[in-house]
Amino acid sequence: MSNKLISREEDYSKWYNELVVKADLAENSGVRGCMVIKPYGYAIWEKMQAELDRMFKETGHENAYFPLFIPKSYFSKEASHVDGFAKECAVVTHYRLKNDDNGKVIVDEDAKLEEELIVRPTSETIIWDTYRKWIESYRDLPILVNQWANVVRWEMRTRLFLRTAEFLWQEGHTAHATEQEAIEESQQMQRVYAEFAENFMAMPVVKGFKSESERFAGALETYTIEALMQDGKALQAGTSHFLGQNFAKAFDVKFTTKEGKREHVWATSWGVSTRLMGALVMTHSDDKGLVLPPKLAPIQVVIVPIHKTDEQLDAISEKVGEITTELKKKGISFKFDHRTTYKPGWKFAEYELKGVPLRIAIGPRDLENGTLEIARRDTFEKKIISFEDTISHIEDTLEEMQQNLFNKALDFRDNHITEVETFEEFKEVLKGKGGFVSAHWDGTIETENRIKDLTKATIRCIPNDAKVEEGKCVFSGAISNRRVLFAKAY
RNA sequence: CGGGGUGUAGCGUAGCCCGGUCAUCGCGCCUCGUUUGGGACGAGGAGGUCGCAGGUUCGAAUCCUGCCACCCCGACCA
Repeated sequence: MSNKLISREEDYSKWYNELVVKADLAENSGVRGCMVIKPYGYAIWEKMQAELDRMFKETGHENAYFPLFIPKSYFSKEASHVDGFAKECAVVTHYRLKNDDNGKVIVDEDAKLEEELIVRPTSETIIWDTYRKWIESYRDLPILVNQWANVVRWEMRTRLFLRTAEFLWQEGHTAHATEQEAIEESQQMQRVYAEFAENFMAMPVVKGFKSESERFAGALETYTIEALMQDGKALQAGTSHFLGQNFAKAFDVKFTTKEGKREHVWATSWGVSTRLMGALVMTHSDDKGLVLPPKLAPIQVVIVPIHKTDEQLDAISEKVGEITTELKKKGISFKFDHRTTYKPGWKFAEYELKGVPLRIAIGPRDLENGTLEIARRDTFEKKIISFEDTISHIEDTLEEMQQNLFNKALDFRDNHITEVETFEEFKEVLKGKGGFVSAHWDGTIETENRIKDLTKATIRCIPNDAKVEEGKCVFSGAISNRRVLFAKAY
């Protein structure tokens, strides 16, 4: 089969163009690494949003919206948090422009802000400043709020989808009366993310938690879902943080307990971003273009008429009308591409590039035979189906494709988790087949950093389900009681 | 911000070393005709401040200087 996996990173970038384009915002501005999300790409994001939003609500969350601008002083309240973001913030210093003597537009120096505003890199600070006003009693808890928003991180280096200067995401911020409840919340959201990734995106993930050095700025524990891309690099696909009382203390958020005592609340935050779209591309796509799992495909079925004359097209359209009426009833999204400006072969290639799961071709020959041709994007298999069986075949095949894509990705992932005992093996695996390396680690930051310097691999996570077993650190030889996953990461 | 590289039509490029009918080719775009069950073919056509500014020269895409932008590699990161 020509359905070979993509093994080099460059191969992905050409498929990105179906979904987004780089935005050249302004000459000489140094602004780069923003993206324009095209309608087709945005449709995928909307599907992701809809499903995630449903899952959030099912677990008791509500949506809200907080300001884009955050006063600079808010950032000084939580020390480790500002450390984590200080170097990548866009800062608003003025609020007005004017024309200079030559008619050029310049910043009006008289309109300097008393206190600079930060374009949010994440909203913990402004949200916690707000929560202080919302929380007085244990009766006000928990607060389970999510925000759909854009954030800006002025990265030194950007990469389409994976690290753009501006990106869309959701950030959940919850407040709880007890430590236990907050921990359970952050773990629950990790499960929600994993379920979404696996059931919806057909992308298998490892659930785990981060080592101290990879932890979110200000978190006590960072839970993560880690996916493996086809080129053998790992991608952090979503994180959920247990923040302890750090933000409550920084923003002085206290509540009165049943017993009448004043205590700081416990916090979590969690988020996934448009990076997931990159993950989608890098998990499933092949040499012919995108491959979208049916549940996320904006168009699940494309119908291409094959005809010479207008009369033939009319006859085909009539039959197609019957089919699409049924598809509508079933909630299956479709597109009947009857443009005469493109030829069938061109359309076939085009929709393969776009990753449309199923393609129906129907021509005069089919009308005579009472059949049509259905081709699936994942296996390139083509079948001749009778009109009567069409709808049920589509339903079954879409379901099967969703499962098949997941299984294929899972096989790949499982074949790319390699247990090693020595550092020689460790380096060899990273150099050769890539993927996750499962190895013992002595738990020290020094070892972690040394390994990173020598191999560029980082600890992706300590899997939730890591078995307790006696072992020796692959680098230092010190005693270790469980394996962790290393990988080169995006 | 350090180290390397590149800038020629919407996209991808040749030419640069050795200045002079060199502005090349492919894709795409437009027109007409034949085509239409896997990205059609033929004929014709449109489209370029050769990144920008200086300099050398009779003459610069080509040589020199400065600037700008972008890409790759590092530090930072979802």
